[in-house]
Amino acid sequence: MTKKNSTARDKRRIILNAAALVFSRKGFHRCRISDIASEAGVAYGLVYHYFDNKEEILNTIFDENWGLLIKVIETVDEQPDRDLGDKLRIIVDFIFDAYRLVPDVIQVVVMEIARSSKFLKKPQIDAFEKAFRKLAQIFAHHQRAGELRSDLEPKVMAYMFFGSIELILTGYLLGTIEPSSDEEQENTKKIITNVCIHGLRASSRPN
Amino acid sequence: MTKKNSTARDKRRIILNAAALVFSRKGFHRCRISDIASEAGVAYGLVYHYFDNKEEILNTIFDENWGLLIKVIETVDEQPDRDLGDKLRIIVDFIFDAYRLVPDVIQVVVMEIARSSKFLKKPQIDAFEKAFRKLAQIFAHHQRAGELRSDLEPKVMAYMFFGSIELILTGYLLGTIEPSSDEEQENTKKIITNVCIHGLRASSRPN
Amino acid sequence: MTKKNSTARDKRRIILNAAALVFSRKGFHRCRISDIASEAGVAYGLVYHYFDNKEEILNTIFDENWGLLIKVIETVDEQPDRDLGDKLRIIVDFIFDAYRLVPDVIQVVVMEIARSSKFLKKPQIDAFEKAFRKLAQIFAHHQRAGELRSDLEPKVMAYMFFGSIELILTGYLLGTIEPSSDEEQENTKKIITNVCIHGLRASSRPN
Amino acid sequence: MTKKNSTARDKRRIILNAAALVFSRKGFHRCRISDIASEAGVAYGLVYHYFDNKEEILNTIFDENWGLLIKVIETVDEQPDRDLGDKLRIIVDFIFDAYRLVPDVIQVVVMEIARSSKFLKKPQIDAFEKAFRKLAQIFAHHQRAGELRSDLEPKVMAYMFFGSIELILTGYLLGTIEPSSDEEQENTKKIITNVCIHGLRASSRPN
DNA sequence: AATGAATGAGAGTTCATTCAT
DNA sequence: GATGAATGAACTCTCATTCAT
Repeated sequence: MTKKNSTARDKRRIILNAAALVFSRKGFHRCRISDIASEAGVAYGLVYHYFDNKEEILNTIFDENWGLLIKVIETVDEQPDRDLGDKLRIIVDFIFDAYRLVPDVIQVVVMEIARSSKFLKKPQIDAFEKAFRKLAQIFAHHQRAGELRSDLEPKVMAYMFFGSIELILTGYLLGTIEPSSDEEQENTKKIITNVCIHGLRASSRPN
Repeated sequence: MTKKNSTARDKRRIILNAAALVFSRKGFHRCRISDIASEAGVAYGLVYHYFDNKEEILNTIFDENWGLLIKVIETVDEQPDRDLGDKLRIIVDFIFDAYRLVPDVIQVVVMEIARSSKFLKKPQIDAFEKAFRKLAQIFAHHQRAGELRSDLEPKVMAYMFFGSIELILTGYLLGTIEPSSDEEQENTKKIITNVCIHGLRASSRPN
Repeated sequence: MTKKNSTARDKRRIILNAAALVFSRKGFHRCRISDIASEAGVAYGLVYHYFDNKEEILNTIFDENWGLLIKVIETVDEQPDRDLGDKLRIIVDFIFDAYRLVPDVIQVVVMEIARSSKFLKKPQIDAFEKAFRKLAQIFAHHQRAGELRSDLEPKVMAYMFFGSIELILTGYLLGTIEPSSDEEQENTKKIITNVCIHGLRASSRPN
Repeated sequence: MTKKNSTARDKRRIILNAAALVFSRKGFHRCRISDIASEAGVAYGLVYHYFDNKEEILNTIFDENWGLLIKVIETVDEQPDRDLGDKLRIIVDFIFDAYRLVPDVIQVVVMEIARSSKFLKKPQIDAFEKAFRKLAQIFAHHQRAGELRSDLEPKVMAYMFFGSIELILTGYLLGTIEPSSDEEQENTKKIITNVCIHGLRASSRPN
């Protein structure tokens, strides 16, 4: 009976995974329900058994994954005494690891949704916003502590930080930045965080 | 230069402007040729007189405007002795000014094209790439001069720099960052450049 | 007659009643098997356990109820010596009482089936016809007896008689004729019969 | 130029006629847009060029033709001094003539719309009602004049009158009443009117 | 150049029906 | 008997694109 139950859930999951894959390959608008179905190896109609329509699939992918990001940011935000560098590293780590694990999902979330965020439905817009609000809270905390420059709104900092990461991922996705080796990438994550805090200039600074 | 000729050019321009507007309002995929035509105040057959198809319109918008960006970057790149901060400021200025002048065009270029760069046609991909290559050249130059950290590829620097700007624009477009006053914005441009070079941390540093 | 058997019959009945209800509410074509199932409170696979397909449900409703009408008409027809007014009254009574009892069933029979009688399957067409044939027989009998005008075919009389009743019911169903009180309705039944025989004109005539 | 204009109108007309035909043949729900298109000899999409959707086509057919009926009833109603028999004859004539001319249109109006009036959109419900209201006005007038029985609401009279006619037409449509010769039919129209006023019984009465 | 009627492939969605459990 | 997941044909509606005028 657990089997039964899990089968139903599995099918939903399978469809969701297939959707992320084909969305990432062809883009949301360019791909048909039948693409998802055949990628998932299920009948056309079953997709509609589990989802109301194409957009709901996209939203589900977004909700699930963006939700994880929000959770990470929240967790970090709840540890006020931690070092800023550590905090950002945790977030960068999460995003890069997710990218390494499920690049297609990340692509869909980043390219298809963030991109058309203007056209999202209310719940998704709110979720989208929430991540940035929470991220800004972290920056605000360290700004008040005098660690961060005071001439820039925390929210703008959040956008810059996330924008940097996002476009690097885009570079990876497009293949215009060749994916470095695992150790190198590990290093890159450290550097990115460092760049955000200390800038691009050469200088003596802590690692 | 006859009246007629200029009318033809005008019509093309009108259609292009209308397209940028409706693309920015509804998104490329969600808008129909007839939306463009009626926004331009012409019969929709005429759109096909000037453009082969819908995508060509989008590409034209991209080519024209991304071309300007490339030109600015190239110009900057051709002045090796200039201060890095100045160089970046020129680029940031160009982008922000363009946004203030024609936000819809910038939105289309950034959201509809740059973000879905994976699905572009070859010439557009090349143009897209070129901007980053040129930008990377600038960073490489100053890296060789010892002004920039040596632990990060210039190309990644370019992506981070551009990503920061792009997501701030996205914030403006979404209305999640309220557009500051003109003088404030003037200031913001200065700060962004400074952040890229010196980082987010509080410290004594030149402006 | 075991418990189980009766349960089975009950389920069938429940589904049939539910079907009549949803057919009457949304119309046959506009309602789905799942509407019937959920109205009946059963899984929709079960509907297929008792009926071959959607149309069979409709046909069953028709057969059951139209069959009753035929039986009433036949019974009346088998009492040749009875007064014509009495005969028609019995038929009118039956129809109006049925409507009061199960308006949804009557609506389905009248609106969904009579209406699309052209597209019925053979057995239903035959049944449909049979009622009119029998009704015509009654009129023919009294026409031969000199009680009814000889310038109109009995069958046409049957159609006029039944059409009058049907459209009054339609008026009730649509709410454009407000449902009178029970005694009033009792009276209406008498009047309708009388109108059919004696016409709409004012005149001295038996009740 | 008149030619051009008329072509567009013609196409719309052609589609409308084709629709009436296929609706009458297969029933509204059973027929596809492509049936209409191929019957009309036009491309699929052109149907949508002239009509928003399938239902609008049906509504247009109804509006046009039911509108004519309303006009006839109104005209009759505006001649209070005319004989009741004459008035009803005019209406009956109109309906029967329409049936002879365009039986498919009449079938669609009567079977697909009048009968499913419960599911109509507001404007159509109103139009449907209007005919009966006007018809009832005529009966009310003659009832007040003492010519019609006072024990029946004029509106119910209207429903009976129209119901009689409608079911005769249905009989014709179904082929269960064979269509009489033209002269016979001419006679039938007279008789129907007479039956409504004087009833089915045999008696000395004016023609 | 300009118009907008005409075309038809394509895609989303529905839902009757089947079937494994 | 009972369930509801699974199937896929069918159909509506959209809209880029063509073309006659």
